[in-house]
Amino acid sequence: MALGAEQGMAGLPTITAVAQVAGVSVATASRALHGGGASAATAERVRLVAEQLGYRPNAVARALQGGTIGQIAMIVPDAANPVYARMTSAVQHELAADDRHLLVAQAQDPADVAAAIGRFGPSAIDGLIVVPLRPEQQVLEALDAARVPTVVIGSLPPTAVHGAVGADSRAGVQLAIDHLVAQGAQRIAFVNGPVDTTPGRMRLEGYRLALDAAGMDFDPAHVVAADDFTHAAALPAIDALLERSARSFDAIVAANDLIAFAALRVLSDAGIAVPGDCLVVGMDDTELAQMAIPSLTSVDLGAEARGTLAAQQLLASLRGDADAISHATVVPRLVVRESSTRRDRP
Amino acid sequence: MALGAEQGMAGLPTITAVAQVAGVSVATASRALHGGGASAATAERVRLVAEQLGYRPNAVARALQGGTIGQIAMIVPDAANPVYARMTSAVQHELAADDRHLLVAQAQDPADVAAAIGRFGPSAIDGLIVVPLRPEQQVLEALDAARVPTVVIGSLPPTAVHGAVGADSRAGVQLAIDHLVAQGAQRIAFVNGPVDTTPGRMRLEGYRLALDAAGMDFDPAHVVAADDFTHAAALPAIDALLERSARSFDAIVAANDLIAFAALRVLSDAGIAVPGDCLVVGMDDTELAQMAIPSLTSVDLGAEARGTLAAQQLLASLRGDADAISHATVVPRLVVRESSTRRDRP
DNA sequence: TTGAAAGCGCTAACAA
DNA sequence: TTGTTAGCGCTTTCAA
Repeated sequence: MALGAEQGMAGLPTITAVAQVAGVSVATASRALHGGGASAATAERVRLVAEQLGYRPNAVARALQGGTIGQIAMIVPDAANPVYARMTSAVQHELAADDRHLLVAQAQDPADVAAAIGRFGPSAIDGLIVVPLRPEQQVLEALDAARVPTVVIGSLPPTAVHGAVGADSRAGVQLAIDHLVAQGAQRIAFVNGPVDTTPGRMRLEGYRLALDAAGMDFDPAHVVAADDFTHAAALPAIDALLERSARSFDAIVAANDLIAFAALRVLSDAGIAVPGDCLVVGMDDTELAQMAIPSLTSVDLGAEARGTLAAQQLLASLRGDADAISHATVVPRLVVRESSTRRDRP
Repeated sequence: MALGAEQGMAGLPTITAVAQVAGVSVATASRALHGGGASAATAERVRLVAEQLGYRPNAVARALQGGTIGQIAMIVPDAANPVYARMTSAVQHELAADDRHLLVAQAQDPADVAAAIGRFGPSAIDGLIVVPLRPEQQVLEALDAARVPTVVIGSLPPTAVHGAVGADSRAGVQLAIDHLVAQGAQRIAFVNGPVDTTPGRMRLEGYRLALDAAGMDFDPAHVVAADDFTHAAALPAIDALLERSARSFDAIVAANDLIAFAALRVLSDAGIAVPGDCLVVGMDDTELAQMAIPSLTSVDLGAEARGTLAAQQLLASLRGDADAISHATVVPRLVVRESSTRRDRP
């Protein structure tokens, strides 16, 4: 059994091996396996041999031949961050349904993001989803150079040819503030993340607009920005806020849930009760929000929806739907929980 | 300029285009780009042309030729879960340092895990990291069939030829209980996840052993298992525990942090103070643990370390280090915080 | 319906 | 140092 030996020797069985064993040409084998025009009899025989041999088509060879590899790459600032983890998970689900694989990379700084994009040579991926914290020129150029359909989760200059799925965080802050006002808040402080990021800029804008709309004055002493959108970075910022403002606020809007938790901690340590003495609203509505005590009111910016939409847009564009690429926005939704609800005190 | 037109037409510039423009053979071009033996002059010229043309080597073609594609796949139960997100992040970092890409897939049920493994045809990946909740026969078979170096995060039958990096969750529970005993706990309840999972089984075992070691009786009324390792699934389980045990415990060990948060919630709703009336210890030491109020004492089972180790083991084995594949165990570490520390009441 | 052959882009023998 | 050639595994013309 020379043939058997040949395939058993090294590596995986190739279509050539299958063809040989089945006694047909590789072309016929390919057609039989692929569904093309082959007599029912041969098709069946080839399929059987393939199964016996444990043949699996070589994805790389097929990709080289066909020009498409069935992989999408996604670049997030931090895969461990619950928000991005959820986005990633949503994207993966969507891709899996289309039988594609997801490559995940992490990069924060524009230079690193650009490098990460570049690291995927063209032909290694069919498409790209990028979540840039700071979509600077550098990043946009790398996106163009990538030469694959791309969707950005976040904002993009209106002139950009790539797809985009954004959260309307301005409206999100608005929701939070309207709610707090309705709850009777008089002076609403804002704990932001870095202002040189898109989310940071948008949320600050939303804060000013919403205050304006509510007829409240903007007081610089009531605004503080953490160096990062993290719990650790927010703690000192909130300490500073407390000191600087002489505690003259009765509500806090935090730029995300992690920062909101930092607020809960600092307030708790300072003996300020939530929601009794101060209301708190976060953003992103991570799973943590409902698990906290008090549970955290939070604005759902649709992390999951953004991931799903981005994936769908990309897939549609890959299928050749020219209109698929667009600039979409997900509508935020306020989820009210304990941290912003004044309890009755019977 | 026929050549220019040729490359500009369709698709990306190939090495053939570079070679033509530079006036050398493709072999020479390849060598010049690749570092092989080419005269400094030609090398420089070719490199220049490549740059001008924006040439990027086709990863797929290279993979087909070389047999290795520079990609590792990782299958986790749930990418959105903070523990797995951290593991994934750690793995990604390790791989990036070795200039490899990470494919992420999600699957919980053994059948789905097996299918997910199979979906990566061989040659599509160089290696595989799997985090199976239930490492049943089906999964092990799929692992064997994958025909690539594999490391399992979790436990594996000692006979398995794959690498494994496990957490010693038995010892982890031991740590928790020893600590609680030292804090004066008399009756320690245990809220587990599903017992038909590896973690569930191990943790229950650890609980019994630790009680034994501490000279405490095992009371079935003090043990309850949630249907899943989630907050939502744990809430009713803990309700049941409270009822069934008539609150006759003064400490709770939870099988993970999510379950611990559920405990905090249920206790809080029942008017039982933590740590005043009841101590609570979680497991996994997720970021949430330090953010909670009270902050949660938790056993760090080394999610990040397991990810890093698994990646390192896999990379070493890919580099041809035959001894790389082993069954390793990460030592758990107790992180004491407020939820288990009786405060002095001055 | 089938087979022979070309070619996807690249690297690596082997010659020159 | 360079060029020629073969071949990785597959799909797809083009003939038969």
